[in-house]
Amino acid sequence: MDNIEQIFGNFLREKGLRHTEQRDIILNAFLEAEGHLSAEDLYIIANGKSPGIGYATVYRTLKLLCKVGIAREVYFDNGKVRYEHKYKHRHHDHLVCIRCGKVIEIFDSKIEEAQDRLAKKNGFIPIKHQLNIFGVCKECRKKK
Amino acid sequence: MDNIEQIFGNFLREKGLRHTEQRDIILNAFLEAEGHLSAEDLYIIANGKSPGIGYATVYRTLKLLCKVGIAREVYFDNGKVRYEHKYKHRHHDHLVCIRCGKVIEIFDSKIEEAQDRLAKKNGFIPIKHQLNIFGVCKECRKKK
DNA sequence: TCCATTATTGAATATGATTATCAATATCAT
DNA sequence: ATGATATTGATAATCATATTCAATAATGGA
Repeated sequence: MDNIEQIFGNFLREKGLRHTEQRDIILNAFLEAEGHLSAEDLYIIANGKSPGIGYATVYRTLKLLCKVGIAREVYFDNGKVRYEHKYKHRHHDHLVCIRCGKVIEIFDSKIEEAQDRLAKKNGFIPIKHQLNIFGVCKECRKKK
Repeated sequence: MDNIEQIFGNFLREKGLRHTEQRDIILNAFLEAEGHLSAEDLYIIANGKSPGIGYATVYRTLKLLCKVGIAREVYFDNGKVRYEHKYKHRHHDHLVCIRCGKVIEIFDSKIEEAQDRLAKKNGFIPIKHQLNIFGVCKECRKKK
């Protein structure tokens, strides 16, 4: 129950879905790549490993991974969805460099608590949130 | 210097752009509508006031409004950009109801400070951020 | 005021990301 | 193995947004 491939396999079986080679390849490509990939990024990796894999399959599999809780969608500033690891990956926020695009994950329990408090104060049941801080990273700050 | 129409007019003159009826109509539609509109929302309003106004003009004008600082882009969860008032409108975050789509603006200086602190701790110069909290609002909680 | 210059418009077309269609193929329970 | 049916990949369809371009309108100057 702690192996992601197994979790995915169980999920497929339970739902009456099929365990295909493509799904495995895409899952592994996703797991190996740390970071915040777009569907295109994943397509390039997966298609590199197994030419023939198409965009459609990548998109479809990405949806499944979100459904099982292995991946999560993230919306940054450019109207393009990115996917990050969710399984055994605590919730976190993002620092995004507007120069080089680097993404750093951050977590601060004070912010988390304050958010819950604010939501409740306004009568909301908080379900999830996304905090992205945009700025210039240390390296880019040095250059010019 | 405190009238938005004037600010927009000055901006156009300075940039050598022209003050057209369409731009006025779209600006006014935007100003009258409180809330967080999509380009489509604005198109419907503007085109209602002056049939003939097309999507292209709405998109182009919205870009100008962002450039002058009258409007600001907001990215929620659905891959669609929304625009909110920026002029004399302090920075704030959002509570978004996942049932009815209602958006409430919130502000909490503790969260703001904590964010700046976090960014700096990681070597970032913070420039802007977006915090969206998704949940179920009071009204939707009651229904069913 | 009329003119000439040139920014702007709207319609149509293009783009980029994502989704749906569908015939051929692969998986899985029997 | 076999049959039922989920899945695949290619392609076409969508959706939001951007671009092109000929016709039109706004501006500054005569």
